[in-house]
Amino acid sequence: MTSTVIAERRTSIGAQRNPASQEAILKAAADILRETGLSGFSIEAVARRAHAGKPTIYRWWSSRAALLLDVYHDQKHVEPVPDTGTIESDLFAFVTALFDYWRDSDAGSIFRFVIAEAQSDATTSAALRTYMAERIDQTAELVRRATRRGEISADVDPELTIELLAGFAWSRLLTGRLDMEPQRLHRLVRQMVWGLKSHGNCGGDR
Amino acid sequence: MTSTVIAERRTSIGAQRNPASQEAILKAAADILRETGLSGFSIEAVARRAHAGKPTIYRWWSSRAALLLDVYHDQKHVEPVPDTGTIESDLFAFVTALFDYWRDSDAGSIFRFVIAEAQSDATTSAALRTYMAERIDQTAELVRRATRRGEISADVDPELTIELLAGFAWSRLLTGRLDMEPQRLHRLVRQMVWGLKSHGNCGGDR
DNA sequence: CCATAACGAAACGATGCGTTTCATTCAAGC
DNA sequence: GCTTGAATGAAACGCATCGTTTCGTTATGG
Repeated sequence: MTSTVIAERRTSIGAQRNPASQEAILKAAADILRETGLSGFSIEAVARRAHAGKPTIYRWWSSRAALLLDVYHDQKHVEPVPDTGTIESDLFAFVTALFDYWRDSDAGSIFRFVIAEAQSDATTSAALRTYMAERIDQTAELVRRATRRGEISADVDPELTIELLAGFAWSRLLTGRLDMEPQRLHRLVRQMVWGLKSHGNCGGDR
Repeated sequence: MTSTVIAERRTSIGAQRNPASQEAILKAAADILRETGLSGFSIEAVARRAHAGKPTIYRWWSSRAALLLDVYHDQKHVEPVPDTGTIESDLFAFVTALFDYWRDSDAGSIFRFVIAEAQSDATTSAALRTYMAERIDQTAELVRRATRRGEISADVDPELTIELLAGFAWSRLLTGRLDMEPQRLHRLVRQMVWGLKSHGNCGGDR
């Protein structure tokens, strides 16, 4: 990844968007985010690194936030909603995959920056809300399946249940504490499923 | 709030810090945060509004983040940990007070900015982690009491339980969705206490 | 009484902002 | 096949804020 071939000057390919430029800009933006964080992420810096003109960037992205969101969408992969047969292991698989994904790729830090940017920029805020609502709705299917199986109480709120676990993951991401032992995470999930109460002889086989 | 008396020029009171300047700077900073948000919060803007010199600000605060943290600590009040007798209503009181406090004062938006700033600034990040750990430890007392009462299972993790609920509150704060109906919040808490499972004849009187 | 330090104001060079100008390259349309 | 027009990278613009330095003023503490 020494990028020996970035020095050559790109040019117009006619009256249409140059995909090579778009690609180079997104790549440069992602690299800068990874290497210097949000504070080094300026249009000027991206243009320099991508060997692109600033007007080219401003022509295709309306703001720094718009570019940031594009980088984020590029990074993001949609992990399938787990379906293991029990809600307990589904929830555990979900939150474990989330932690691993954020920790082992650049997606985690980029997502942090999107959340941070959303606190100042209305466009980013709206995009984040929409994205979050979608993801929660998708993942809540896991809870709905359990309800249909009769595994859990019928009055459980699927979205809120996912939001509870996802919010916990957010706070861990935002405070740089993604390094949790799996069994501690598992205990937390089991607690969510079974409740805080002592269970005596009732219910499951724990 | 026409602020008719801010125009007079302060001056040195000798070889010591001028409390009037400190006060004016913190006040101006809080006002700017409330009125224009984090994006308008620059040292330059604070100095202008406080009729203070920039060197005066830099002498007492090392960075924008340090000033932000001071404003935050000024705003913050310590709400007592609820003690109603049952963990269910304790948790509900805790999360309701948190939502109300964030929504009805400036503390919520200031806290958002601290979290955002912590994603770029190491000092803010460390301060946020320390603060969060303290608050969680304090509030976890609520869970420990329930354990001592024998109300809940002995292997419940007190800190993690609070963190779960607090993380949910964070995500709501950061996405501007603090407007929850109390009964929905209450159902969530009840679900945490009793678990997602159907309960049949076992356990409490719900 | 005098050294010392904090104060507000003003200006510094550096940097990024968003925009404009320019010559160049090529696809689309007549 | 030639012209029109849009996209490209580079360079420069005026403007704003950055963090720092310089300056004259003020008044405490030794």
